[in-house]
Amino acid sequence: MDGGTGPARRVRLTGEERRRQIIEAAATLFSRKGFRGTTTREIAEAVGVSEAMLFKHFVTKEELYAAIIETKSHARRVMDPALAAAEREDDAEVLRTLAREMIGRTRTDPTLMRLTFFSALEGHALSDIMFRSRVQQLDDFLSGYFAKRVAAGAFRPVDPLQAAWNFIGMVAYHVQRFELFKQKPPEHLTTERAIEEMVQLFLNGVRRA
Amino acid sequence: MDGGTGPARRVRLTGEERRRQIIEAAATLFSRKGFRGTTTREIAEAVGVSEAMLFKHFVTKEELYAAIIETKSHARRVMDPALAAAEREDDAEVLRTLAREMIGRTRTDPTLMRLTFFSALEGHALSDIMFRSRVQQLDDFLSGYFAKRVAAGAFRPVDPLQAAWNFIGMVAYHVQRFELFKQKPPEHLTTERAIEEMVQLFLNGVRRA
DNA sequence: GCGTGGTAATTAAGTACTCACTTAATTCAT
DNA sequence: ATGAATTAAGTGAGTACTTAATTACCACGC
Repeated sequence: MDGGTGPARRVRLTGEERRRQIIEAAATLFSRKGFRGTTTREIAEAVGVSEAMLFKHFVTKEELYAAIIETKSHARRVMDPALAAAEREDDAEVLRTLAREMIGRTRTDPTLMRLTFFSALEGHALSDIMFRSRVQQLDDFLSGYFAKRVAAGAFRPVDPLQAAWNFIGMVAYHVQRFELFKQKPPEHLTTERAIEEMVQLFLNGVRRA
Repeated sequence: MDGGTGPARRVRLTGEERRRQIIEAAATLFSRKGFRGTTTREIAEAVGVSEAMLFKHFVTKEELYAAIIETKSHARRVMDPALAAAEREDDAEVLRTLAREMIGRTRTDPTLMRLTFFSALEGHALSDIMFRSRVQQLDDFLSGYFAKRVAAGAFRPVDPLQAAWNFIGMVAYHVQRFELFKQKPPEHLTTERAIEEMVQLFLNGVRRA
């Protein structure tokens, strides 16, 4: 009988459920307007409870923020889908998969990227917990893979870490232009085309002649 | 009998001078703590005047912000030092010079970069005035140069705009890691070394075999 | 040189409002 | 009926912005 799609009738949830709800709503708001730019009132309204509920679960707004970082830093690792290709040493596929994953994730949910930038800019100590747990894993994976390929003689003797940053930089900049600065690329530059250009540029740049 | 070296005796400045002072102080503060994170009180204190002075020159805090963007978007163009090398068609030197200029500027004064990110994140309409006036000039210059090199047969037939973004992306990511996320690179990766790796990777990737 | 009047720069002390956070009481599931 | 979830109604400390009065500067006539 319940309409189903309407906003949930105000019900009483368990502490755990409500807590998760608050974290989710706050993450979205912080990512849109920043920590300082979001009021506890707005968060409460988004959840559909009173402000007092927030402070039952988190003693300060700051602690709510920390809980968000905690939660988000446990998300699935961005390089996992590329592991199979890495096993086969299929360079192009490794890079392509990685780029697709980075771009796709940010496009379907820009929350994490925006939160990361906001906290870095606002100088939150927590920003580098996030940075370390997510970005450094990717650095390690890619630079490790490149080191192997250099050792195997497949790549020129580039610095593996710098090479990793170079590739990640291309992809990251693409994402930023699109999601942060809202710059639409010209029509002929589809996402797939852009990815292919990055991968080819990188591999030509790095492979032995 | 004036001490000479002390802070200027003049208590009272002309409107024009004071206005510039306020803009400068506000730019620094906004770039450090964001628009919403900076109070008019702090700005006034930084300048050493009362809050009422700010509102004499700018009717709202928002208008002060607009004045900053106005000012900053007139700064020297980032690609000017590379024009000479572009004239000689010295590809490596064009890219090297560009990268040095981007990194050097941001390192000596991160204000502009931070302001740009903050305003993009906070969704200020003004963010894209800044973006357009500064970043798009660079896009045009680099992609124009690459188009010429492709036409001359020196480069493979890559998409010139995507190629420009790829190079800018590498450099931008370097700057961001360093200035925004405070990640120190390992010792062997000096800035010059990093730049050289980017340039070589890019040119190998893009030149005809 | 020397007062002096006009004007622009400057401020002290507000105002109305919003913020993070609190308290004490109420509702509901079991 | 107990205890956890929940809220209405605060509180004091900021916040952007205002107002009315005060001060320093300087061109001008003497």
